[in-house]
Amino acid sequence: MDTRPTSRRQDQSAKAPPAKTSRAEPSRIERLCIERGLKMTGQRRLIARVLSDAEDHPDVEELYRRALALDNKVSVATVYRTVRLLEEKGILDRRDFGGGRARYEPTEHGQHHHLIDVETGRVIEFVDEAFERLAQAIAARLGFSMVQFRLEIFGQRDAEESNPAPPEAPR
Amino acid sequence: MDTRPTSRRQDQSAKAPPAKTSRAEPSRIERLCIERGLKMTGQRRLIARVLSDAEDHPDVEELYRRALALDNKVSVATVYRTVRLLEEKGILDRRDFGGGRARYEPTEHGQHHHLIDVETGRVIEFVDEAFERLAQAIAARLGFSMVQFRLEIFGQRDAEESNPAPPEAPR
DNA sequence: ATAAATGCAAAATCTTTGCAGAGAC
DNA sequence: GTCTCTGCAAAGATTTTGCATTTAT
Repeated sequence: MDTRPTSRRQDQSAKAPPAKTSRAEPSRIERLCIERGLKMTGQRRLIARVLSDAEDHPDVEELYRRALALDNKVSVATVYRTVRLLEEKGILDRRDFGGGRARYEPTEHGQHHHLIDVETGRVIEFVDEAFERLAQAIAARLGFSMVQFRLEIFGQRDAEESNPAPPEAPR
Repeated sequence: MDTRPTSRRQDQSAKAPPAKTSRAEPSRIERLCIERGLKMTGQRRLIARVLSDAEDHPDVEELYRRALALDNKVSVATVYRTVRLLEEKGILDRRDFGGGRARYEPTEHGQHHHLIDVETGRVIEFVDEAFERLAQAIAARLGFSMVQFRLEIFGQRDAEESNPAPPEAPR
């Protein structure tokens, strides 16, 4: 019989960036929401703050956990509904790094891509302009205009290194 | 309220390549299984044939449907177990093109990538050596050895075109 | 003969949704 | 005041699994 780990649940204990509890001014994401005319409820403001503060690629459950930690007034269903809404509005990007759960990050950040450490699951972002040009050229060659592209490199940390940064989401 | 399509089920009516019903010789995938010492049951042989014949990126349910069409002796659970096994053995690659279901294709084919038509969901494969070199260089720069990488370009068909190829899996 | 594979149905996960009450504008 | 949002629990969708039985080697 198969011998994979039984549960798809993963250790999500990792870094939840220190909550900037400056409740006063609107978070960056909140401003974007307002720009697009979204009705700003307490829950949306809360989720917007969590997203604005996040420097990683949290999944819905992790967002929910962080939101609860800030202010215990939100349900998972609302988190799901909100990330979907924000994705539709172009404020969030949904990612799939192979863990079975969708993970989110604010749009923009410029075009960047991901290197996933196959051992720890940690995700490193990087930028490379050459890729974008190349991708655009290929799309054109095939008769398409590039709308978006994603590049994910799965790699193994080189031996000599000594940079035990904590994993973002171990597989 | 949200206005997304209710069901995640998708039209999967598209091309099921003409079944090479030459039951005699083992399919290509079956040979690979044997090479790796897998026990060859009727079901595995069947699934191996479906995979060998496939020229697209079917999901489990589609594989199941095609398998049933050839020979009505397999269950979905076995298809799931088999694709997982073959993925672990490096015979299949699992893909995610954003439809919520994993899709599979035989490994090898050489390093190739995908351009997804955002309107129809059709997937076009392409190769480009420059990408591989670039990806390798980037991994090295970050202190990693590249194990694998995936590149997906989402594009919109240019207007002037007139190539109404049928979608592989419309979103 | 033995260890592994299958089928079935139940369970696990992740995500969406219907509905009644609460809240933003 | 109206129209949207939220919470809850239930339903959906996809994938995994326990167990008794069958099967490949």
